[in-house]
Amino acid sequence: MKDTAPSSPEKYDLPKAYEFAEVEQRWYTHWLEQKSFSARMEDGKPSFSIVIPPPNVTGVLHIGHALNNTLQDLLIRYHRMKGDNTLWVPGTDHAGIATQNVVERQLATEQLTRHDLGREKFIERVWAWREEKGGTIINQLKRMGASCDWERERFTMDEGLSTAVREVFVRLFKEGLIYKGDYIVNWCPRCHTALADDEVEHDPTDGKLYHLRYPYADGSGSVVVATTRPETMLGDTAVAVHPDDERYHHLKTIGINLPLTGRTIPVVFDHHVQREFGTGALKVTPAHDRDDYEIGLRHNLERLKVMDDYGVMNAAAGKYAGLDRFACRKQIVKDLEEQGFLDKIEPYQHAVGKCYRCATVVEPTTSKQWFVSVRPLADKAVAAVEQGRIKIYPNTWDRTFYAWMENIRDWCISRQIWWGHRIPAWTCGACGELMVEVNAPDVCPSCGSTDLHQETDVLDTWFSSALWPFSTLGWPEKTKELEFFYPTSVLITSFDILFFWVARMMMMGLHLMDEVPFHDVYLHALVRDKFGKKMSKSTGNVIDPLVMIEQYGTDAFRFTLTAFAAQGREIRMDEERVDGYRRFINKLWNAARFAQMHLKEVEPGITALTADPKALALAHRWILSRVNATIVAVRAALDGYNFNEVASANYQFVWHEFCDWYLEWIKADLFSQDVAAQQQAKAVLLTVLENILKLMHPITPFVTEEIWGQLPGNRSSIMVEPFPEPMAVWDDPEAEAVMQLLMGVISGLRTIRTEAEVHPGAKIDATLICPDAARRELLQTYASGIQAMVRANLQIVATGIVPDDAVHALVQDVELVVPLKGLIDVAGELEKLVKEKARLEKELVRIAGKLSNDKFMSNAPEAVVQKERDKAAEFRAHLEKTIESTERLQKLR
RNA sequence: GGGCGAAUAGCUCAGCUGGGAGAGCAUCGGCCUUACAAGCCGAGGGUCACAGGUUCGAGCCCUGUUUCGCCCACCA
Repeated sequence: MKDTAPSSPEKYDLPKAYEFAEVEQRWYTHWLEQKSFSARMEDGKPSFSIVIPPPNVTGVLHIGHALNNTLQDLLIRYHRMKGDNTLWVPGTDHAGIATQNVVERQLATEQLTRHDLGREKFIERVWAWREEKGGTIINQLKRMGASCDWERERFTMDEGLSTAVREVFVRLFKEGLIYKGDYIVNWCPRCHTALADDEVEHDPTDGKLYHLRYPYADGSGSVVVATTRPETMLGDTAVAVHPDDERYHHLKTIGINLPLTGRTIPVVFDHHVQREFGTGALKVTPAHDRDDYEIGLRHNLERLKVMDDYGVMNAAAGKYAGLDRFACRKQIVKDLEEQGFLDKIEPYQHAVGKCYRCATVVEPTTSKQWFVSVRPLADKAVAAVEQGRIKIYPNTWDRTFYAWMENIRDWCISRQIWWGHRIPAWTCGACGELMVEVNAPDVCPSCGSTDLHQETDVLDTWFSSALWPFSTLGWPEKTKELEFFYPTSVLITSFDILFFWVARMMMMGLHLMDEVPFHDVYLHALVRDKFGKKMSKSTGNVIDPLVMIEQYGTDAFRFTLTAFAAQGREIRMDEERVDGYRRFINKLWNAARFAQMHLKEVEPGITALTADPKALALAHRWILSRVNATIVAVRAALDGYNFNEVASANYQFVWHEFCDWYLEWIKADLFSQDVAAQQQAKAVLLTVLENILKLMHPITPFVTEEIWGQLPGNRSSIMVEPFPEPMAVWDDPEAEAVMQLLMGVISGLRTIRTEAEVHPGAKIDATLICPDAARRELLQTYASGIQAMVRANLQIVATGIVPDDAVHALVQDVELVVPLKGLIDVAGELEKLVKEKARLEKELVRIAGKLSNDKFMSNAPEAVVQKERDKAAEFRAHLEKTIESTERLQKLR
């Protein structure tokens, strides 16, 4: 690579390239020291609050967190600048099973299990782990620039939050909304705990369908039943058939001899059975299958558990006791085959439930568990969404939400693990009395015994996270924070936890606070790799946010995430885009560097732009009008959660209007001897740059803060600057129209130059033919501006004849004529003219059709009709010139 | 089996209440021109998946089809 010419060092205080690593570190430390993120509570101001979706304390920042927190920070910084009472509550989730697994793995390296330690010591060990490693993700969020109020960081196992959990449990229990019962649950034999329905993932799995032959008890025949899990036959307590299935009516009084067990089981008649499936007969294992459990309830069947909590066959399995369930399956199949009870085995694909934490095949089994009756709570949540008290963005999720809430089942909230909120229920050892209290009771209120035993189960982690929006604000105390910040403004999260978490927060908030937990829910997409694949460690396509930050800078990474965050689509992360936005950040940096060179010895008072904007020079009027349009667009996009538009509005304005046109245009003034013009340019330049920095600050906090500090004047942090308000006085359609003409002329002349391969250093002679006197005068006025942007000697005339050897173009009503003897690619030009002519003719036919259509004329709004007329006129003029040019060029052939 | 979403330039995607098809990247050509070669200037590139319909007018609304993706669901 060629060395670039060194720039004159005395002119620049800023390095040529933006050095993000040092800047980010320095400013984040500064913000923390200044407590810039602390919430304020001032009466009379609007409140804006967000509670962070608490990452698992075991978590390591992944790209989903990065997206999630960038969007939250964007809104938080925006509202903070707007002057709202702004609070962003950070924190982590104790993540029961996940954390317990992590610590158990650690113990395993010491050849220990949690049982070796005992419950108390184990929990101490988890806390110790949390002290040591639990801050990882929090520190990573800080690298992202997150402006959370860190002094309010919470943990779901905090004392305060634990109190809230117990309080809620007791209230719901006393209202009859929490109950304990022996029901079928999803059991993870590895995690050794019950799981909620939505903690089970169903993978399509290639398995086998075993057809088992069960003989009738009277020896008169047999029935074939099909199962994917033959080992459960040991727990069969019936065979079920459809009540209308005449094939089996005679079995009503006979019964079935269950192979391998010597037991005789009844035949029951149940509508659940599909007559068409297999033989229409279904083996019923009420203790190990959810459907069979229901059938068992209806027919009062015995529930025979044949496995223990580890998935090992128990005493009820007879000679199979002690075998693992999968080993048992093999043995059973072998034995059935030997004894002639195996009819056939077919390959079969079916959904197998697996633990979402450890992917172990879940065993449905009956067990004593605690449940929440969710129906009444769910109804409130549905009503809140239906009534618009909670708005979901994008609203395509409404229907899915309703469907899920319709079918919701009671929520199993007890878990047989150690790490978590222990259920606040005690049983009296003497009389069996059940006590559910916030604080541990001393004596049994029924018999006075002190032999009380607390429930060993802990609560589902989602139980405590369901309370997060109010528990973090101090509930059940009546705090100032609750008063100011509840309901929170918006919840930003990924759609995959809409039901795990969002719905449950709605239920709990509405029930306990009698108020929605948040007004809006913004569900962002899942981040995938650039091929649309889910990122996973095993695939090796994971993009690590910290690597992005180190390579491209936090601002560039944040800008990328923002630009990708369009509503309602998966996000395909492409590293090249990050690099692209790094260039954009650098572009901004250099624009600021250029500005700073002119502003460093700026006169006092120059920062205040008090003059009538319409009295300014054209380019200034134009850029201020564009600034205003950008302010309006950015604010609308932020208010509507159209994050990608926040990014693109800034990108387009900064690069393609401010840098490409404005900075180039005002260079003449900045280097001019005309002090008034120079001062005006400096003042407007500063104003525009300030607005850009403020508009971009929510997305790119570091670079904007760094540049802000370099601008003239005594400046505190940009974080506390007011966010730009729309400036109606800057709106200037007239200036925009004139600039559009001038930019068109400049681009047109540049195109002519390039296509004729005129050397960049050479000047061309150009004649601008403009019949309209007023517009001619405009062109005359800004001729020097045009000439500064394109090397050309301009002549502006009312009429003229285009010489044969000239290149010709039309910009609005201005003809550009450039004589270029011998430089014209005649064939190429003609080809383009043919294409252009065809296009114009096609358009004209289309418009003529419309304008001669009575229905169009009577139905279309006047503005649309007028627009069509204007277009027709413009196209006709273009077509005329195109034909002229064609004829002229043909002479040159 | 239900539900949802997607299909627009070579790639990744915008396109909001229907009114002359856009961006970034990539490609091609030219340039170190006093912020930036991490840059500047210019160019090419589209049957908006397909088939119907509504409308004066459809990328956008309706119906159907195809192909992909996701979620939910008890068919053993």
